[in-house]
Amino acid sequence: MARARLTRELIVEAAATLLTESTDDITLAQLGEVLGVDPTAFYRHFRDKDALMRAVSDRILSAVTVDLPPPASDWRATVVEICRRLRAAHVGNPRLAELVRSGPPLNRNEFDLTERLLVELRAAGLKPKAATMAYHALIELTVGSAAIDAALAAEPPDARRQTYERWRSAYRLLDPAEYPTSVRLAGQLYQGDAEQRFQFALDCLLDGIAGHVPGSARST
Amino acid sequence: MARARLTRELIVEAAATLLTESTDDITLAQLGEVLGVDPTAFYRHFRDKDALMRAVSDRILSAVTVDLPPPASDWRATVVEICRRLRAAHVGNPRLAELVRSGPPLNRNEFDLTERLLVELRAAGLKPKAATMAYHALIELTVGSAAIDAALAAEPPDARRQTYERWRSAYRLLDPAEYPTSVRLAGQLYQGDAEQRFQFALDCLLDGIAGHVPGSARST
DNA sequence: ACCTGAACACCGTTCAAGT
DNA sequence: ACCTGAACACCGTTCAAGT
Repeated sequence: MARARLTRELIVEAAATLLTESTDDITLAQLGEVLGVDPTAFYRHFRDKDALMRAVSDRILSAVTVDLPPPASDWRATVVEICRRLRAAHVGNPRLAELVRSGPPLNRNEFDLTERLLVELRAAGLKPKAATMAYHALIELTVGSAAIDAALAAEPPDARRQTYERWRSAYRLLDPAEYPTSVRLAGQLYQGDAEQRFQFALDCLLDGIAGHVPGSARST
Repeated sequence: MARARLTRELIVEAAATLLTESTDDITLAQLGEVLGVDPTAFYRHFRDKDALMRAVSDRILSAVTVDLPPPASDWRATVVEICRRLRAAHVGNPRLAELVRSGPPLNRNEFDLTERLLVELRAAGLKPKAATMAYHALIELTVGSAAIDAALAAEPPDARRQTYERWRSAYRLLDPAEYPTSVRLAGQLYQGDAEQRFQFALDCLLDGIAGHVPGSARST
């Protein structure tokens, strides 16, 4: 109805909105409807759906590196903050992780994010080789964790709690003779929310990474 | 041609083969062709495609827990071995991680895997709460890492090396004024293969987890 | 009891025709 | 220069009809 001129900008914005509103894949038909335009009009602005999705991913990653504390003030806190934001961006957009899988987006915001992580890891005292290995480790945990948790995160909180409870009872109801430890620890599985579990994992990983700083207690 | 009676077993086997042979999604038409049967015949044996995929995932996870060293002999080595196998299973079957995202498979082999990991983490000296948190951390890193690396792992080794080199030069060619650290460390990014990078991440994570054992140097 | 084949609703994408 | 609308190839799934 309120037809405006179709631009890449408008398409990306509409796609990003659709993406956050649902777990499902975006459809070009949906996109056309939202924009009040023929479903195929979009081919005048993007090569194909994949190109659109990459543009959307750039837009979503733009939130990750804004307004961070000054470089090297507290490397660990900054790394945690970046990873939290990166995870949130992916969790809020379930379909995004699929794109990252096929390779780094190699766009503006992704370069900013990489630079900043590498700066902090170097500031922590890691040597070049260890810094890049730590960078990869952080990305794999963060993006991987988001990919796993995204589907459930899209559901409302109590549906989520119900699902966790369902999974817990699946373990609780196993044969105690065959699965004694699972049965005993069933109540502890999937405790808290996925974000807290990620924080624990990230803390452990950073403890281990800190051990690679020359002169640290654990370094070889 | 060599028509045999169609069974769930035969369908799952054919699907697993197709899945390992390609990065693409399986098609019911493909499946019908391989089995020498009408594409829709499969609905006599499975509710829908999703049910088939879950059965396939069980089959693939069956390799993870076979022939492990006896419980609690060397918890860290056993955990590493389980995670390596779990990652390999997922990396070899790119479409699998998508299923795990929507929830744990809750089938035989997945229960075995969970039980074994929890047993080892308890044997390491972790308290129940810490053991389950560590379990989640290990799964998120392992499965997440596999999801990220799977697409590229499907390509032949030299294509993979070329891709890594292309990514490295993307960083190398950035503006050194804006991205000094990325440019300087570009040559170190994506070094070795994905498996080695995963091993580094897993080692760091396990270092951090070991710090949660009561009485360890790092425990609070 | 199991399989076939036509049919359906829904994808992404192409392309000639409109303005 | 940009959009429309018909068309195409391809999905998963249903269902009446065959054996």
